[in-house]
Amino acid sequence: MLNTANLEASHSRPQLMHRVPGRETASRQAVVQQIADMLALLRDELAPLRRLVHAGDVIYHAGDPFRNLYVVNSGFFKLVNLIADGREQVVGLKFRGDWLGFEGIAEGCHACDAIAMDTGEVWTIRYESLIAAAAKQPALLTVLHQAMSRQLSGERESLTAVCTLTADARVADFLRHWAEAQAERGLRSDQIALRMSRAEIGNYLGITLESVSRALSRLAREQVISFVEKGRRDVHIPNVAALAEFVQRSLVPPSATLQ
Amino acid sequence: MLNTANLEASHSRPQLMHRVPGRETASRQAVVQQIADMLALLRDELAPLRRLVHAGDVIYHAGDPFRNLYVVNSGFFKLVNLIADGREQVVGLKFRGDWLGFEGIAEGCHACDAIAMDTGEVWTIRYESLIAAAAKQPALLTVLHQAMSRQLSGERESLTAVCTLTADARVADFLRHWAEAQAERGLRSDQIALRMSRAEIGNYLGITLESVSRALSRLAREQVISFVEKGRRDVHIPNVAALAEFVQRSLVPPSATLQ
DNA sequence: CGTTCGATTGAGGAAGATCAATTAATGTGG
DNA sequence: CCACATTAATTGATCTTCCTCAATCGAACG
Repeated sequence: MLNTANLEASHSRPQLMHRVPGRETASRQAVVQQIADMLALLRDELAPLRRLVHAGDVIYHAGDPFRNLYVVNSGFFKLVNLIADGREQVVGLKFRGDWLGFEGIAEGCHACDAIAMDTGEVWTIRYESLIAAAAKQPALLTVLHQAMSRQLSGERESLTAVCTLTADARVADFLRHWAEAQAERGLRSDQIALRMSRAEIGNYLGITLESVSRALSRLAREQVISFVEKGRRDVHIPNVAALAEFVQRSLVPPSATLQ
Repeated sequence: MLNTANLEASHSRPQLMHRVPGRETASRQAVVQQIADMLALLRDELAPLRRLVHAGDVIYHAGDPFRNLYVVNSGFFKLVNLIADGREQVVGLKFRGDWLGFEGIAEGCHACDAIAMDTGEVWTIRYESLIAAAAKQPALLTVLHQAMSRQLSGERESLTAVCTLTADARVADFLRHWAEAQAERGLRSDQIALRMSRAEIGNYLGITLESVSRALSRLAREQVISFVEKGRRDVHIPNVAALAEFVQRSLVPPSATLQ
């Protein structure tokens, strides 16, 4: 099993956010709107270059000089960290409304590859122009900082997941996140087209492709997911909450079920 | 062993940055200066509230409304992510020049605890004031964005380490990072006072406290580190490069040593 | 000086990596 | 459109790593 994060037993605290189903839907609509508003703002204030991309297209490479940030309008993208010694790691997946390229600001060159995983559209935003425009339109700064902040939180959640969840739970959590991401963007969350190989998913989650495959098979066997038609790329998720339950179940080392 | 990040064998590329020892020292001095300049800028432009803290002091809690950012002047701090279901995860360690609180910007409240691990000083910076002051002094915006960017990169490196390194290598890499962090801040890098329990280190690295202990014992046995005096809290690092070598060695699954 | 907490070390077991074989999907040229 | 070649996914068997449990040791503190 995993290390169960027992820093201090006394440190535990009641749950932070107690989500009410109704509110969830409400806030989700708000998020959809928020993304649309942000994109409208960027379009109006900066008239960014719009670029159509296809699976495999490179937005930028590690080592490229930093000049632009990019915002996803449609499609989805992976960020791949490259370490000098040959290790490579998918460190993020980005959807509509997400920004690409923040890592480049500090060092003046990009630290990872950004690659399209599907047909889509990215907007190119010159960093200098953005800062200049923000002087007159402070809302630009707000959306920029929110996006950076959100990305930081997301990265930390990933780290927490990798450190505290079993392989099965990670896969379940991954699917849950993906479904949530789609819902927050106004897309259907009951069905997702992964368009990633098992190897890529495994790399992202820090497990092998075989473990991903086994986890998916187990989830299907337990009716938490099912595969759409022939081919096991598209996943049907009848009930997102069931995925969260599965994660919880994998978390508790049997027993403690009653009591 | 771990999953060895073989997304595509053909994808491998020659090492990105080829560090020359001389330049390393030069750029390190530059980093020291950079941090000092940033702190001077913040002091001059914002006259931040300076707060002395001791081990255990809380800078902010998860759930607290977001209003301020904090900059570490001295000491060091941990960031602890709290998940509703009881999992908790050390997601970052912050030293002089690092900022705390970025995660709060997006949602309007902090998403983790920030806790002092030693005596030190943090500067409180009201986010609103910072943005206002940045209108007249653009350098403030630059340092803010660089700090956020750097933090994002760091988070991704952590994720990569957790996903690709063995338990022993993670501990070695952790020590190496710490030593580097001290060097970049003008402190001695041949000796580090952890002031973290094995449990905390393990939590941060996604392994158990026993694995941390065993890894440290192994590193000591192989002369890569040694313990200072009685007590195994302070670690002596005769040669930082040896730590990097140890990480590399753990990376390659035997064989391939020659050829 | 005993108590307590943290660290170390050992033994056993479980999760997951590795190796290998099979099957399914995809692509290619005839 | 089909036979073949190629690549991705699944599943099983084995082995390694690391987690779990437990005992011991050391340091710190009242």
